[in-house]
Amino acid sequence: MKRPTIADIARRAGVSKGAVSYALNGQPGVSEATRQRIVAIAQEIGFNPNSAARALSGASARAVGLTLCRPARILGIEPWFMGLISGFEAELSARSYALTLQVVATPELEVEVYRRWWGERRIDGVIVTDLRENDIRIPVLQQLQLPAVVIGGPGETGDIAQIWSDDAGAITEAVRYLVALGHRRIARVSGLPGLLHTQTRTRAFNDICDSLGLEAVTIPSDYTGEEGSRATRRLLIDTARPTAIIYDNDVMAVAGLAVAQEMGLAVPGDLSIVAWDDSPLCSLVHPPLTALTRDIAEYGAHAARELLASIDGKQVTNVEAGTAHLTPRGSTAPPR
Amino acid sequence: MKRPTIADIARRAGVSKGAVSYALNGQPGVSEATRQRIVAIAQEIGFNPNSAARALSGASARAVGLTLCRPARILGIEPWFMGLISGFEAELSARSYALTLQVVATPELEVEVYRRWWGERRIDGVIVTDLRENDIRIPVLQQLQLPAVVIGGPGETGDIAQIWSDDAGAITEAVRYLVALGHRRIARVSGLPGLLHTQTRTRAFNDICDSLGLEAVTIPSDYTGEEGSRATRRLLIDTARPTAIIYDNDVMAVAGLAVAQEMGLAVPGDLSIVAWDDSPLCSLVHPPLTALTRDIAEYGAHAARELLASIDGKQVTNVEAGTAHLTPRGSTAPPR
DNA sequence: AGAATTTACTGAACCGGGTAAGTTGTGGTG
DNA sequence: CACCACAACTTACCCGGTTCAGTAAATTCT
Repeated sequence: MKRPTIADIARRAGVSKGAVSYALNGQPGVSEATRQRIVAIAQEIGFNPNSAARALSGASARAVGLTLCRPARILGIEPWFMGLISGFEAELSARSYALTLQVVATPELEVEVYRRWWGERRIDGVIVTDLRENDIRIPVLQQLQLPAVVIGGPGETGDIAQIWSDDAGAITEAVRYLVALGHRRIARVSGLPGLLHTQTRTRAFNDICDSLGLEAVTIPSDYTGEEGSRATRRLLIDTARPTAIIYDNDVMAVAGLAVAQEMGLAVPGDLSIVAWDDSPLCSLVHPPLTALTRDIAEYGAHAARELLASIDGKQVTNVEAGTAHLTPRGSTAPPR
Repeated sequence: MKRPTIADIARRAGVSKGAVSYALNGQPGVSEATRQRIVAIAQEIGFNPNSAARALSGASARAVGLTLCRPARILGIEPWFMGLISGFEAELSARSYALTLQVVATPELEVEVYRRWWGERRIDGVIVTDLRENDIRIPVLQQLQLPAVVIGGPGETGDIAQIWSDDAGAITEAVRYLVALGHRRIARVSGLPGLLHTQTRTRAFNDICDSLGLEAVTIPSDYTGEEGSRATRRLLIDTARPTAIIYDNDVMAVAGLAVAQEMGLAVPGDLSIVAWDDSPLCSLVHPPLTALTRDIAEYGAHAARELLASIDGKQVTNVEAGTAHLTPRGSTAPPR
């Protein structure tokens, strides 16, 4: 089936292509009567402007890109990413921007994808997640002058805007809460050590523990359930085992809960558990997990809004998008 | 920064635009020496063909579309979709096709998005999930002659290929297994009743129960943890409460497990639980859940392959992509 | 009434690739 | 040597919108 073009509309309306273009885009240059006639014809024959032709004439691609550089199997279980994506979608679809997604294996490939997408004019901007120390993507984005927003930070991103939340404040709150309950041996199972926000959290965790005179034990992990289980086992077989563990994501926290129960420890009696980033998963398990809650979808929506503003040429500055707050549930209690 | 075009390459190589186009696309019409010179220049200045211009000249958009018509909050926790998406990506990125994603609220909007994407020549084909009875998307796809592959079925899709797995066989296996363990009162918490595969499963569940002389109780739900909990509670307060429950997804199964434990029932002693679609979630909880396992990512990859074949103009037929098989874990045992 | 301005258009160039058709230059053949 | 075949290009137009310069008619101003 041949897809109709503005030339078809022009022929049927007895006007020129240019007039049709003006009419359909709400530009001045056509009378109201003609505009309505043209719009009616467009409706009738089911016209949709060819985005390729439009993009070719200098207009935008009306799409933003997102690359994810994590093993696919993590994506399947990490509520974080789908939460973010939902948030992006909410904002993007409202302005009929599409989200173009690509899972890649390494940061180098990520850079490749950025270059290609931008060169091909497939996207108008990108959302960058999982900021690393000396992230190789930042200089490339600056060189390409590709509109971008970084989720996470604060870090070195030059003039690229960042959306971040106060991770240091959140973890401090969690530690204070556990200490108030009477815990003295608090451990932490962290996410990928290469990521900047992991480092921020680790630093803040060390700081608060130091200032309270506690020993700060952090076992680095990778957000997977398997690694979360392993780290938990390592912590719990220790003679001086912790009475509370803070996990950097919900998946590891749930895995840790299972390990504790397997080993015959009562949660929260023998071990308290705090998960970073709340998700339905945390309230589904038994006991439900105390978590550091933030509105991930809103976080994503915020990032999308900033990116769209940046694409529109507005100057965008770093924004803090709400601190995570503690949601106490059944997995935390004073130690026995 | 100005992005380079073939005209820039042509100027630097001292040839015409046409020659550059032939050279870069491996077409005959240029000498090997010239071709290499042109390719070298393209490399050097970081040339990427503008996808819009390419698409305008009749080439493909090198992108496929996926719309998801489910509440955003479900996407966040359903491992199924991210598993599928990982599978798509694996196949698509290998052929440098992009995946364009849009979350929509209703099937009507979904149809709108198909029309728009296809009209705008933004995509070359779509992957359709969550097939319904008399699905309104099917006639539209046929009318538009938009290449498509349906995940799920078998159902009425005319000449649009389907990728499906033998749900009836899988649920029969699960029921047989539970009966072999000694269960006589087996209930089921299903997914959205409007979806075709829910109906297939319900029919098969009724059939096998009938043939074994068991009463078939199915409570319809919507894949969310909340509804899963509610359905489980309804089943467990019954005087003739079931000794085993089969859930249509992992999220509801985990929620059900939590409800049982809350009510003081031992799993698997007082209640056995089977989840449909395995995921790391199932092995994370305690006890780990017996599940109907299938390789979701491979399922998605399969669908992507078929769609790409269909875009290439090949005739694609319905394919069965492996039956789910039972993975017994700690949540099933003979009833006490 | 005549000049100046505004309105409502038309026509053509343009975006950046793809490609059919035409133009060279070279070598081989009868 | 004339003729042909073929490689190696160039030229020119296409795709489907956007946009700018131009133009004729209608309206406003003086």
